[in-house]
Amino acid sequence: MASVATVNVTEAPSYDPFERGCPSRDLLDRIGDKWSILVLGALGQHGRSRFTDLRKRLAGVSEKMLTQTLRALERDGLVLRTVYPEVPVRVEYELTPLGVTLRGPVKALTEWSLEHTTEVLAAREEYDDRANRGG
Amino acid sequence: MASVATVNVTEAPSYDPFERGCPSRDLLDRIGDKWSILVLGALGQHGRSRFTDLRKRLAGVSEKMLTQTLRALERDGLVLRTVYPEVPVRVEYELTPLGVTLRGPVKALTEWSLEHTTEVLAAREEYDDRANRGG
DNA sequence: GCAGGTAGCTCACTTTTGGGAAGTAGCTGC
DNA sequence: GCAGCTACTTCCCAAAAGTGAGCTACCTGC
Repeated sequence: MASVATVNVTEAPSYDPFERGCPSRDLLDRIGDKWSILVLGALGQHGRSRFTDLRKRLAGVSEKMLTQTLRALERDGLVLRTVYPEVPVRVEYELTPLGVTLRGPVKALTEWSLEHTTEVLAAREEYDDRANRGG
Repeated sequence: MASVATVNVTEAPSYDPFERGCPSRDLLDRIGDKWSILVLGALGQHGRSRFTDLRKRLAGVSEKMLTQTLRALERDGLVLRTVYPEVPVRVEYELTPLGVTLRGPVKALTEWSLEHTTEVLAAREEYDDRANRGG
């Protein structure tokens, strides 16, 4: 096996998130993750940041989750991790050029949820009301 | 009903997804959900669809997950569910006007993942390689 | 009177996820 | 020579999510 004779990577192979097992679906799932979106958002807004700063900014995230999320984003080439071997070690995270291309979509999603939270909350109340009175 | 005396919905209260327990964070999480994004995408592309059509289109989704996702989206006012009490009952789902406003953000995210899957896959390989050779 | 077709719901079970606490490493200042 | 700092990593356990099969309801056609 292996013997990949003619590799042509100029055009992306046709991925389809609606197909099971498609890597684009995995990717979509990964970046749609709760903490990933917030990390991406925070790094998009504030630029390079240290671990503890991110931790403070994403109120409620556990160390474990933050590390895990950052690792995954680094592995996916979206976040660059730089270690400064100083006295107490310093680590900084920032978006890679690829990560920067995600800023737009993530911002759009975040802003949408900000703008429409009220409406959604109202819709939920109405739905629950209707359910309760047996509508 | 409900005697809503002075409702002023012009300005949204200040929500912040970076705060724990903020409804906008919940909402972000909800719409960032794997199946939610795909359902929203499918309904955005094809318009009103029946349950079984959606099931076929979202390859690999289980009935339970699809029902659950559709219910959540309906509750949030993003999807409209219409039941036609015909011979074998027919149910159709479509985006509400609020759901339509989400089309843009969801499309942006989906297209981003389509366009950048190759790069991310490459980044992953590189990362894993480096890890394996103890980089 | 029973299979067939739609759109679910329910239940038992497995897998995954996430929290919290404790441990690690390397140097520093007292 | 030991606490203290940062940035993790590891472990255990509880909770949540997801799977698959079987059940419901209603009418139809044979």
